Amino acid sequence: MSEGPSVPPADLVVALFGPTGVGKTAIACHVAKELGTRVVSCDSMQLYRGFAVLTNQPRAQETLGVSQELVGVADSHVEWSAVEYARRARPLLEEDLSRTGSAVIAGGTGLYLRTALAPLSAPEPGDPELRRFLEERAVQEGAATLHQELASLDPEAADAIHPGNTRRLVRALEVLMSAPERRWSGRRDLWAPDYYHHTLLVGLSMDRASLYRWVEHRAQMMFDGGAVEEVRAHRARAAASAPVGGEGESRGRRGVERAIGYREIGDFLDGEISADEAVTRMAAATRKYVRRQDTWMRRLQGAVIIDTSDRAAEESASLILAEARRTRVVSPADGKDT
RNA sequence: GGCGCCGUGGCCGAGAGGCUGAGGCACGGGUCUGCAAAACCCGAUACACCGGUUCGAUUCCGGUCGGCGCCU
Repeated sequence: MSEGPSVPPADLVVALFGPTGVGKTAIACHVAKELGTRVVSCDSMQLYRGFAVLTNQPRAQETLGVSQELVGVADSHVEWSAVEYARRARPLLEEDLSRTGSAVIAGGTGLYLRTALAPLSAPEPGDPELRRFLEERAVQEGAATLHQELASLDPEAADAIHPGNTRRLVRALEVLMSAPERRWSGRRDLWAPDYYHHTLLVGLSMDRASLYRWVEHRAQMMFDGGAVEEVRAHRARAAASAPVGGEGESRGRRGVERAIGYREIGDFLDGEISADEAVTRMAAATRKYVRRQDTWMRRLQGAVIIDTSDRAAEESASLILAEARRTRVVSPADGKDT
């Protein structure tokens, strides 16, 4: 635990990942406060303005005065992406590093975290019309046709993408068709432990039972605490800006409309399901989400896992800070100690 | 007390004498390269109990227990 005190501290990014409910926000704030820096949020839904409750954005009382970046900054009708997120997040992290020598990023969106911390070969999006065309074909001709087509362009890619996964098929074809010289397959850098900066990756975990208890509670709190109003307001805005009436449903859900609870609350507002049913479904969807996040966390290379089950936020934070101090004395060059 | 109906895995719910033991939800695992709180894939657990008929029963017959309905 105690290290040579005279070694100059190296710049360090502390990255916190974990399922909803483990207490990422509180812990991140403690860590950031201690390091004299701010928290860059890494959450694909908390990005959106006007959904503080639905997306469970950090409340003022829990931030300890630490400023939260990339929370509530996006218009709810704009659709973000991992790469877009990285474009915004990276400069913030760099600013913090050069100003304080540390940066803290925390959130539950695995892919976003990855793009913010490490280079990823993510091709530019293809022509939106091409995408629409492909999506339409998937409906008309079936995904199997697209899969066969992909197989002829890039067999390895076809092999890696399940024939039932229309979304990925469309994406792969979209890239290949707009830049035939490149391959979709062959990239192996998603999980590679290569980072832009010296990075301490922390995975926060908690036993499922506690997490699920919290999830249920949260669903009810959300529903009663204003999420219904947020959805109602957003729908009203969307309806007002829609070109023609009565066709809002056909364009599909995007951006914040994909947040857990948006659909359920919408169904409730339409009188299709009861309030209780809405809350039940929200909780179920959140539990699934927690499982997926756990899966992602298990894949993380070299992450330090901290179990927050029986720990106060301060305690978890100090464990992380201790780890950070330990890490710092190792130079970025040989920072691969696992 | 009598008559009728029912009893399928955590829940809902099909089904048939032996064949992959429908499906949905929930749960668990996994994939993941500009939509990721998304999209997709995979999985375990059953036929209330006891006898009988049969080459073979979860499916047919009898009884027990349990539930529901009706009747005296």
